[in-house]
Amino acid sequence: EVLQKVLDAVQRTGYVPNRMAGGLASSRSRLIAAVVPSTVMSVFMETVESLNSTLFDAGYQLMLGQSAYSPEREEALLEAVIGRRPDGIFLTGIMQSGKGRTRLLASGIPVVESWDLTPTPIDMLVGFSHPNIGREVANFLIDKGRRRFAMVRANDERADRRAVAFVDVVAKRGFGNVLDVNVGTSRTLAAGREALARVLTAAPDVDAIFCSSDLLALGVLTEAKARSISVPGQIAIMGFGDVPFLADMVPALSTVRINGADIGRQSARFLIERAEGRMVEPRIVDVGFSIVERDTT
Amino acid sequence: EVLQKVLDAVQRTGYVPNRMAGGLASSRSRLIAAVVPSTVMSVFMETVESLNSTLFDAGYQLMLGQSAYSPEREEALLEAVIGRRPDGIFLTGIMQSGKGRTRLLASGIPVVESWDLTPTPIDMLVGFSHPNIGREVANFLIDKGRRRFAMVRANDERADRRAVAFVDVVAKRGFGNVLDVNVGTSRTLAAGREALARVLTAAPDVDAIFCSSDLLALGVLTEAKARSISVPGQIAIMGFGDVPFLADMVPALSTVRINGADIGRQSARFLIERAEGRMVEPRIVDVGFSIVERDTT
DNA sequence: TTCAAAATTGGTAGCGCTACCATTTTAGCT
DNA sequence: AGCTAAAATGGTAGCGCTACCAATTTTGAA
Repeated sequence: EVLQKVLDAVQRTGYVPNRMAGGLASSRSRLIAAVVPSTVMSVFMETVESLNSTLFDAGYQLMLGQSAYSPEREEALLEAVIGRRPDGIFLTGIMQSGKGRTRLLASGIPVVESWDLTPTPIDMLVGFSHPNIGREVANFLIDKGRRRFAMVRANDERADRRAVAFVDVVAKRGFGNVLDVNVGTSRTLAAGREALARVLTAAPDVDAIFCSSDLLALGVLTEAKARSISVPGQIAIMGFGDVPFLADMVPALSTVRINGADIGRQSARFLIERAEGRMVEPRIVDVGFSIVERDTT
Repeated sequence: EVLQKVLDAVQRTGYVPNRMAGGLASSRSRLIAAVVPSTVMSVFMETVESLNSTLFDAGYQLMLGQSAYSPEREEALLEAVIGRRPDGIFLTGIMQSGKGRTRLLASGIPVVESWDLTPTPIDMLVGFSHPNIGREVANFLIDKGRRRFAMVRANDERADRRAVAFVDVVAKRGFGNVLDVNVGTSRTLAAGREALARVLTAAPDVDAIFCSSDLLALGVLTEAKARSISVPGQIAIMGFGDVPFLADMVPALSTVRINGADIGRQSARFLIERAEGRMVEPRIVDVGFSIVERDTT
């Protein structure tokens, strides 16, 4: 009766409830913030995509912040994000800065850290072990008969930990030291190409290269092709992340596969549970990883 | 004096102003919504990234919505977005649906449509002409001596318009009809590989392929390599979008370059201007495009 | 039919700010 | 010193909802 009249009026005037006011009144913003270092060609986007769509289906909106691998920017971002009173915060990686941790803790907002593992997360965690990856890749390459190793990596604390574990296994199994090529902050294919040049100059006998990202690995592979170096004949190449189109290239890059979509989905569920007042147990989930052997190893 | 005491208290308690309340009171949310079809390996992310960082520097936060190329989802997204009362909405592409246009218009929220051109945008527009691209690419390939053309494209209204213009020029200049291979909704490298197989089956004499995205083009190129078809000897391949790493591959893909970062920056400026109550004139900006000739044409 | 329990309806405080008005203080001139 | 304009300070309504309480109506079982 009267309901219909109201519905009509809503239709006619195009009324859409103001969720900002609703959020203020109920102290539930139905907003979730996600912080990623970068969005372009980033391995995290699969996670963000599944996070976002799971969240959206449950009536939440995603706020996206880019830290651009800069601590100052991350600090500012955190401040801005907390000011919005989101019902949850999704972080790629673990919050290293003590200040950030304190801030987050003080805010009382549910937090999911991801893409890493620690026994002491701020709150919840969905990730995997980087040292384990370093170890498994080292063992994998050694078992394949490789003897002289190099790492090509960008400035990244997580890549560092993979590297340490990698180096450790190589040393323990008696295959000397590992050539370490740091490309700084440029995570591009071009940087990978240049890196191979540096590897070859420093140690022409290298027969296996573990890269900190698929894009770098693709660069190394490209440069190898340009120099007519046979892959995997002379050099084996291993990437990290398994970006979607890799499997269908020729040659297909061997890599470490992370189920990014799964991380996003599980994180979304965690955040939603907590936003609706339920507890989550266990709060640490290891989604694991897998070594994907294709044509370059 | 007393100011210092307040500042101390703020520091001590970790007080962060509630921008939701602020937004409600001032009816300025300092929130901007962006709608993209997809975030993974998407050509739009460069735009989103520069949009986001320009916005952030001006004190705005970005809300990201994925329409997943689905009209229903886009509808729902629009409703959710308007409910948040953002100070501006950024759309990739032009809002085709009349319902969506009406909604947006009724909401009174500043809107930037992008990545396309129309004389009748909802509000503001930062883009370029797809028909012009189709025409220029056709002329470019014909001038290069190509005679038998194919298009490989995903379901996408904008790609359709590039295609129509492309076909038109080819016909006008007397080089017969253009083979059209539609890969549906799969915008993957694998789809590109399969598409080349279909092209070759339908018309083995094709000597130039214009793809609707770089990833598809990369697939076509990959398949050509796998079949030992010389590129650009036998077939010229042209992509669209110029994703960042293309230039450094071997062979480097020829493509149509869109300055996505520029679109993001300009859109951000438009939105900020309007959010702060100023008018923008002109409201339509054509950022153009450029044909980037590399190794595959 | 009677009554308690459940469901519906009505009405309002208040979420945490900003905008704005009224008042007081200060500064700048003559 | 006297006066005006500018700046600083204080105080409060109200942004558009939700939560919650009180009052009323409906429901279902005895």
